[in-house]
Amino acid sequence: MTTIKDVAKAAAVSTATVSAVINDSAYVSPLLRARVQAAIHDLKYEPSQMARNLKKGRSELIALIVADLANPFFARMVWAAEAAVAAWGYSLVVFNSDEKPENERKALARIRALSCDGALVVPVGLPAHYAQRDAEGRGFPTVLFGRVVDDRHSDTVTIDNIAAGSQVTNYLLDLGHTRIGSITGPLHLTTGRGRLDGMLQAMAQRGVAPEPGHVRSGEFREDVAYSVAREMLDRPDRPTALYVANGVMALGVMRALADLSIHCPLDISIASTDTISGIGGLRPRLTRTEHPIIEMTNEALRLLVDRIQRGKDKPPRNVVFQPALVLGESCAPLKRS
Amino acid sequence: MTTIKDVAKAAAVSTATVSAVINDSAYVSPLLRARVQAAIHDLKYEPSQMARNLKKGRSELIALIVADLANPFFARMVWAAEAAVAAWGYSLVVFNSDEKPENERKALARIRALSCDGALVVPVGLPAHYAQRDAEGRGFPTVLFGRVVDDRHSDTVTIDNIAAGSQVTNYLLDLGHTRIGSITGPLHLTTGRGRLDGMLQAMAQRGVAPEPGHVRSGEFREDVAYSVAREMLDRPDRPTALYVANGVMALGVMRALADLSIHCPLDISIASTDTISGIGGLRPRLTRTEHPIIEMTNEALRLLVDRIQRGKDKPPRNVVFQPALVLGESCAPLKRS
DNA sequence: GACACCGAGCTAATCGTTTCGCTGCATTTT
DNA sequence: AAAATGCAGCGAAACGATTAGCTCGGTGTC
Repeated sequence: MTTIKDVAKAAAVSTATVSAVINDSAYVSPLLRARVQAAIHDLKYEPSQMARNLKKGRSELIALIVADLANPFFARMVWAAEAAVAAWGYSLVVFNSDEKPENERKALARIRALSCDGALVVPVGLPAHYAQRDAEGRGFPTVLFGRVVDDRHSDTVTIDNIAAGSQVTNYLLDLGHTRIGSITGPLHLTTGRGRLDGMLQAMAQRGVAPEPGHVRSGEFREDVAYSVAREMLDRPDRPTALYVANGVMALGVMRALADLSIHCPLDISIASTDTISGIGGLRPRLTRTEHPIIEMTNEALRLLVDRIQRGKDKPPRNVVFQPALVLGESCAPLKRS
Repeated sequence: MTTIKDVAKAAAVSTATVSAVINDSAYVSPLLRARVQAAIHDLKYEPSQMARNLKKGRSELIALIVADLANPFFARMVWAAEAAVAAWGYSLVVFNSDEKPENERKALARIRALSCDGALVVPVGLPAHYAQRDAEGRGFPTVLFGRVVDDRHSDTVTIDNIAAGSQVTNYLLDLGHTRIGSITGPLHLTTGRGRLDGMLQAMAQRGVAPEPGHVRSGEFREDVAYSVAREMLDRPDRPTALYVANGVMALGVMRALADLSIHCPLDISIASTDTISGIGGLRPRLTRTEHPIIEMTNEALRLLVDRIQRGKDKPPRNVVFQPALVLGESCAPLKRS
């Protein structure tokens, strides 16, 4: 490994001069500059980011903790985050909490140990958990993404889940459905609770309410949604329309429908939120609200980088994005029968 | 920031002793040990990984460069890699070359600057590019994944692409098809070239050859496959069966079929390789060869960690995995007409 | 000609660890 | 009793960069 000292020796200058050349941080005469550059080139010298970081107290690393790396929604987020982070001159360290608070805790510890400059976190824990972490981690630049657990202390970027739920539900109501069911996400997350609340609000506004057995909560997982759907739909009093809380779950529901020989949209209308991209081949295309995940990720990193570079005294900012209803062919007007 | 010196002062011992306690690297009497631990706890001291790394010359970072982070196949690879890397005690830094050699080069430079301990790379460049890089990067622990470009100097983990091509093609031939076409990947990659070769070999063994217009090469992208498929299939002499080089492309083909109102499998049989997971809802399910991507990723990281820890003098190892043919409903016997 | 001033480049301290080699006490060996 | 041994713990030198503060020769002013 060639160090700055080797270069200094080879160019017959001091390390300070070499450093000045590398970083363009002070005027160096053309003569010396040339000598230094030649030496750098000859010795194939590359400055050690590690030493530099130790001195400067930065690591140029940004951490991303996602709740479920197997979920295409978050995979896409990683994609967007990598691009954004690289554009800001950082590198991306990825962690998967796999929806387990314990893993998230470990990841956060690791992130501090690596002295990452900041973290973008899709939180997994209960609110109480965060209040505590927040007290400890005070001052560590963090942006919470997607699921608000605490909007008083941290920057957050979220989607308006209530709007997502009502948009979809209003559409189903407009098609004449009243027996609308839902397979929800975990209700302690705003992504679960909010979407359900939005649905209930929309229904209440039209004076209808879902039947008890038609609202089942689950997890954001394909297999869980599959089982719940099989159970809920394999009976005569099944709903005529179903709002599924996210894209992965919708896939599980579609699979259940195929197994039960229930035709969508003829026999049942299906709509969801945050449908995963890249499944353009799926027919019928889902009617869903889409989340501008790329813009959301970019905005989150903008906030994060701003906090890293401009300091932590600014008050926390909470950015809320609006979902957009996108029509597929998975919904049909209610058949009179 | 509390440092090891603060702890040493608080516990009235030397920094060496604190270090010994932290790392369990030397015997420390129970008395001092207790004092040190108390001080660590009181001061909420966390050792700086950065300083530690500088001293030890390691970073506990493993880099992953994938060719296309938007491709679910590689997204899944990130998922597997994160888990494996964490299990080995490292953290994962993710880069996306987006199929561009230039980006790959930048990522490699960044990786060296960060002094990552090793890199798992899905190579993008031409062989010549690698021969050169290899000469420079001599000694930097690297495992090449998926697309062999150079098996003499580096560890590699790959799939038997020729086998994948023949397996699928033999299946189609067994169904009676002889007018088999293919939309291939880039032919300078073994994942593109090999699969096509496998197909051609299988056909040659039965004495058939594809018609010229029925083999079109492209890129591993959904939209490219879509356009090629639209063009190739929208004519009377279209093939009766089509082998699509990867999963993302197969989605594009299915989309083209839907637009052209060509029914699969009644009008055309479609088969592919390395189909992406997570699209269980897609109907018909694709007949395809599946790659054991998780095992492959684990093996690649095993090789990488071994090389990081055990040294670089070992000869390079090349591990080849076998694809498995998985039947869906996207292929049907040739209709006599 | 003496003075202050300027600025290119150097010296050395510093970031927070790990670790080599040493000290000095207590125990064992002769 | 003197010498040899063992070993807990310490001091200080690294690791490879950045940077504050200093030196010292050249210019401008009176």
